[in-house]
Order: sequence, then structure tokens, then C-alpha cells
Amino acid sequence: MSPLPSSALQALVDRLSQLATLSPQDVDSLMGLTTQVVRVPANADIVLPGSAFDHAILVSSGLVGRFVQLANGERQITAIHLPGEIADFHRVATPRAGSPLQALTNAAIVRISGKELRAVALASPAITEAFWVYSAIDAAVLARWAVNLARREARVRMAHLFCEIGLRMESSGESARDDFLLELTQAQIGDILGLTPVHVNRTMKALKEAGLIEVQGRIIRIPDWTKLCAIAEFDPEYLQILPQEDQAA
Amino acid sequence: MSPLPSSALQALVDRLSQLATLSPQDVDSLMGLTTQVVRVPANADIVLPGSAFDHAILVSSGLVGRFVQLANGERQITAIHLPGEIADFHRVATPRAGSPLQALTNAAIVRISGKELRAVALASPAITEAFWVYSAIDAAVLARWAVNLARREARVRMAHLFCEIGLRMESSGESARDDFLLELTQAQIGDILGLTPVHVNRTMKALKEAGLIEVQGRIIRIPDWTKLCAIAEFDPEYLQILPQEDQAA
DNA sequence: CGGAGTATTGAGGCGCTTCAAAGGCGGTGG
DNA sequence: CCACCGCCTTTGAAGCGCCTCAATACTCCG
Repeated sequence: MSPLPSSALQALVDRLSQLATLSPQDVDSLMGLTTQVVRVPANADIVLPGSAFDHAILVSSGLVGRFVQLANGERQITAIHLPGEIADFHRVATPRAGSPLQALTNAAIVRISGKELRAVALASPAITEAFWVYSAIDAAVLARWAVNLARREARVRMAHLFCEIGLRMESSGESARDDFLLELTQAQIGDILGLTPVHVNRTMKALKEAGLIEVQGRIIRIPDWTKLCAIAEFDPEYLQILPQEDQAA
Repeated sequence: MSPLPSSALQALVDRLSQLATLSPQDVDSLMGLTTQVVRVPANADIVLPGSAFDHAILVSSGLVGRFVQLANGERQITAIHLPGEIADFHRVATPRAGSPLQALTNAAIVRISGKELRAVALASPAITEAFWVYSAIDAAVLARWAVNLARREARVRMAHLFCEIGLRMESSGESARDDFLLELTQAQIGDILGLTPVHVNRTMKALKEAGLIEVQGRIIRIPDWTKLCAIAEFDPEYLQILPQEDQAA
């Protein structure tokens, strides 16, 4: 019904291998983790607010969002997670805290026991390091978003989002950086960008009319990657994506 | 000329002890770290943008800010660090990356070798865990800020800042949560809140006139803590400050 | 073919910015 | 000791970006 658990863990191993040098034993112990594949429909909660939840969530397909719910009913998405990524890695350190998670599209996720994950990490310096770096990158992405939200106007924020998603899609092997499927409604994009759905619509229109993006349904195409990056003041360094993928292309 | 290195490390040990159960050996190995105390004048850089810097910065006195510099000369402060806190802990994991740091006031900092810190951490599961949790809290604070920047209007953002700073001041033993010295210019507060200095001034005036804060020079007093928290929609849980300090008061 | 969610467009209002200028406050040199 | 200078704070007026409210099309799916 969905990818085998083993291949899901392979995605995790691949990703962590980019961040630290894993020994064959490290790989073995990671591949030996207990997993549970779950399908989640769009807009369904994966982790409820305020609940203790001692699992790491590895995204297998679809998009998962980390968010904060506000009293007035609004919400803000603080991170989106693509296939192959671990959602809210910080929660593994602090199972009680952490942000709630929701599926933004129909998604398949793999649950990995937090307890096992911690045991594996503490038993291997290399894995510990990889987890640590992973968390640091997550925090760097968030810091960049805070800056965008605070200081950039809507057009720039949206351009930056598309640049970031594009690169991360490419890094995950999902698709090309300049031609990808972003299965989000404009309301969801608003929850990411801190904008109303109405203004998301207007801003996308402006980007389209400026020739910076082309949109077909929910496919985003970027005719001139360099130009969009310039508009967005996008500097990919914070993503810590190794250049190997650029070279391979 | 400044606090002895040993007492500076004591602050670190105290803080980490709140996050994980450290053994006497853990404490010893932390107290054995090499330190270097440095005085830094206001507005001086501690870590330059883009530089590799393999030290953790423990704030001893004053305020230190983590920020992102924008092309148009603006900057956004993504975190402020109080005495007793480690600034940009994520950098210990990724010495090449991380945000630049600047002293926001005259400050004294303690430099701790990143290499030694990693060695100490990897040698002890408890210390690893404490570091991990520390990073997770840092990320949680940042996530909350992203939400404030994205969704709250200036008055609420500012109220939230004062609530957060107050609690963290109290937690550091610096002062009371409702009566503390915040040695920042209005321009610096603007760099935190994502506002122009002009609007910071107007917003502070509004808070004063509403009786929510009292300001004398750079001393902030909060006459009604509960009321300010309500305005700010402030929920201290994300700070993960243990209740012990509340009880002790 | 009907209905629900999504996208699009318009008009008016509010919050924050920008530009500009004047008033405190502390520090420094004569 | 006072005059001065630079930085910070405070206030005003006008403009822009985004929001709110509202209404109309589109698209998918049963």
C-alpha cells in the first residue's frame, strides 16, 4: 500500500550521510529501527497541540506542516517538510514540547520510535553529530523565515519560498528546482507567508505578470532561476545542501 | 576584571542541570573546559557574517544578539541572549554556518572551545541530551518569534517581547519578571520586532498610556503581569523554564 | 448537474513606513 | 563648569502595503 519501511529508512540514512560520516554499523543500527507507515489525509492532524508524542515523523510522500495555533483561529506554519525529511526533529529531544504537525496534503508518513532513536543516537557519536547538524539546519531555515516574515514584502517572501522549496525538492530528488508540484492551496501558502489568501492570490498574479514564475494548476515553473533568486535575495547557503546535487545535474 | 572563568562555567552547569540529570563526572568535565573571558563594547561584532568560528559564546553580562544582515542595510535580530545563556548554540554543531553575533550592549562573554565542547558532549549521554534539549528550546523560541512577526500587530509583539524577556530575566536570576533593565535602544528593539524605530516609539507610548508598562529610562516595569500576558497571548510553556523558580519566589 | 472548496477580482480602511523636524540627554573639550 | 555635539527619543503628516468585506467564477467530484 505504500513504500516499504526499509526504503523509508534508506531515505533517512541517505540524508544523515550527507551531514556526518556514518560507519557501516551506524547504517545498520539506523536501518534496524522500528517503523510504522501511516497514511494521513490532507488537513489531518499528525501531532496534536500540547500532546506528548515520542515519535519522529519521517515524511514519505506529501507535505507535512509544523504550525502554531493562535487564539483568534489563525495559524502560522513555521516549517514545511518535504518527502525524505524528518518533521520537527527537535521533538525527539523534547517529546513533551514541540509544535503540532498536520498533513498539508494527502501524505504517507513513517513513525519512528523516539526512544529507539535516542538510544541509537547516544550509542554513536557520528549519528549524534548528524542529528545535531540536522537540528541546526532546521533552526537556520526557521531563522531565515523569521527574517522574511519580519522584513520582506509579500512578493519577496513568496519568491523566497519558491526558491527554497525548489532547492529542497531538488535535493530530495523529487523534481527539478525550477519545475515542481506544490500541492498547497493559496490559503495554506498564506499560512506559511503570513498573508491572507486574498493577498497570496494577488501576489502570485504579480509574480506571474512579471514573468518570474509560471503556474499551471499547482505546478510551479521558474523560467529564470537566477532572476527569481535575485528578487528574493535568496542565498541558499543556509540550507546547507551539499553542492553534489548541483554538480550531478 | 570580570567574573572568574570557573564561575562562568558554573552558570553553564546550572543551566544544563535544569535540562538533564548530570552526573558528578559530567559536571567535572564541563567545569574543566577551557574558557576565555572577553569584554565587548556595545555594537561590536562577536562573530562576523560568514566566518567559521568554532567557539561557543556564553554570555556573562550584557546582551548579545543573533542577527541576519539584509542587502538593503536593514537587519533582523533573530534571538537575543541574556547573561547565563549560550548564544547560538547551533553553531557548536555547525561551526561553518550559524548566524553572526553582535553585542547589543557593553558585554562580557566567555569563549568556550567548540572542539572541546563536542568532545565533552559525545563522551556523555547526559550532556549530549542537555545540549540537544537546549537547542530545541532555542528553536522553540525562534518559532514563537516567527509567529509573532508574521501574525501579530506591533502592540502585541512588543508585549510578548517584554513578557518573554521578563521571564528569562527572572529565570537567569537577573531581576524580577516585572521590573527589569532592558538596555536596548528603540532602534534595536525595532530590529527585534521587525519595526521601524519610529513605530517602536509610538507603540511603547501606546503601551504606557494603556497602563500596561511603565518605563523609566531603560527600566521596564510591568504593573499587571497577567494583563500584559493576556494582551500578548503569552504562554510561557515554550520557554521550557522549570517551575522551580516560580516556587522559589 | 449540483455543491463545496478554491481561485479571482473590486472597493475601502487600517497599520506601519517614510520623510522630516524638534526636543532630551549624556559625554567631551574648552 | 558650561557649551557643544552626537545619539536617542519624540512627534507630525502623507503614502503604501496588506487586510477586510464582499461578490463572482472556476474546478473537481459525487
